[in-house]
Amino acid sequence: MSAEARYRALKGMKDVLPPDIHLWQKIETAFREVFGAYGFQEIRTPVAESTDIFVRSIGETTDIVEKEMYTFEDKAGRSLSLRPEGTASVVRSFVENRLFNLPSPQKFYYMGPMFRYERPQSGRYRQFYQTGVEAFGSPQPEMDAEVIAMLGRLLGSIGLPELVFQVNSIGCENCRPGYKEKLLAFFGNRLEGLCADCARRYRQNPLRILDCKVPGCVELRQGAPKITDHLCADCRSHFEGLQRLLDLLGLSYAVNPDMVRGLDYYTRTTFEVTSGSLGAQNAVAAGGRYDRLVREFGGPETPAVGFAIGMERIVELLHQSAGAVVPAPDIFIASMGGEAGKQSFLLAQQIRDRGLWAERGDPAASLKSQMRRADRIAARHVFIIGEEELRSGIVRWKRLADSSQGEVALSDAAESAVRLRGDSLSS
RNA sequence: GUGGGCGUAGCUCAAUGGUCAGAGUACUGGACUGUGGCUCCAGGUGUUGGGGGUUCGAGUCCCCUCGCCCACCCCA
Repeated sequence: MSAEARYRALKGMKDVLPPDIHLWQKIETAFREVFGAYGFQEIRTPVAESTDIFVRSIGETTDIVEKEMYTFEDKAGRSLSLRPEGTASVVRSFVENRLFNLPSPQKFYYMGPMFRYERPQSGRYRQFYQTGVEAFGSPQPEMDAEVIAMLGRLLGSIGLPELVFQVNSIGCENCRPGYKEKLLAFFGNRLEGLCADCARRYRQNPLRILDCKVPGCVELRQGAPKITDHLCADCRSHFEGLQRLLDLLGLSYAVNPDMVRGLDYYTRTTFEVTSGSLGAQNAVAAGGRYDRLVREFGGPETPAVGFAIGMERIVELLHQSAGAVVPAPDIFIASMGGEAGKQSFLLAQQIRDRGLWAERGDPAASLKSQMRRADRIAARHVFIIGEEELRSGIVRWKRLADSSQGEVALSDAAESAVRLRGDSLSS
């Protein structure tokens, strides 16, 4: 690379530049509107927390905590970590600020960067952005359904309707241990057939064997006990209730008993949205219920459910379906000579005072090159000020789309700019 | 952490081990002395990612290194 590129962004971290940034802003605006309709309010928490907050919530033996966190000591020797996900911080804040004293349920959303020290690949970054929600206080399946429905609305609001929703229930502290036993028993006498990774999973997190991609393991797990057949009565009725509500809303989804979550804190409902056109990292959004986490953080027994959307991944999907809308100036002012340049400078200010986007050409450059530049940046209209115009106190205008031209008084040019834009918007 | 692919102009890419590393595009100017797009003409740009080695000679072959990409793992 050239000599100027001595300083680079860190591995797995990217600049978001125009025109991409317009896509991001469009998504964020659409999302905020949907959040408003569902009564979710924004919450902003710090990007760093005490390390133990993440260890406690995500789970000591998860990959995230064991090897993917950006952990460091501050100058006082405290162990801090950059947040690898959003839920832990929001739960910490919920408890610390005693938000459980406010009317229940309390519903929050956040948008912001997360950090995981992983090997980057398509759709996976070390700093990545998540938009997530957390709804506290309701144990009812209605809240699960509401949150899932909102996720569908969010994705639909930006033109991504045709995605696959999968739901599952992974039970609770009453029924999951028993199921785990059955699973261990099932794979216990099939250990030789499992891949090396699954042999490890057998000891660390046997549920993970269920979504291994190795053909031999896929084969071998046929007939393995399904979590959905081993739920306790409460979990089963919750899960069935959720499905009835999703049906009521007309949402299409698939029950996938093999869908497992990577974080320890989930209970009962889990769900995931995937896309077929994203490569290996195909999860667009994922979430679930976590009824014990608030209690573990020292708050009162408070059921909760939430999800997070991977922003880079939906940006990628939107990229595939449509190009970004690049904003363009309303008026480009071309001028020739010193006095005309001065008038163009003043006129640009007057136009901007009216809320329009005005750009100026270089008065020392030829009109031709100024016109070319106006065309390149897709300006809708060009104002031309030269010697002739100054003498007669006028400004020529030209609409680039159809080459129509006219002239207006210099003193009225700023107001004319407003009218011209109105005309081109309505036509 | 493991495996594979790729690094040549701002961008997209050429160049059987052999002169001075090229083309398109973009940019600037001109043809059109004050009017964009289309066409034509002219102009500049490179530590061939970096370092070492083989060779009379390396963008090309070998080794090391850095970076990017993809996959595994894991996950949004």
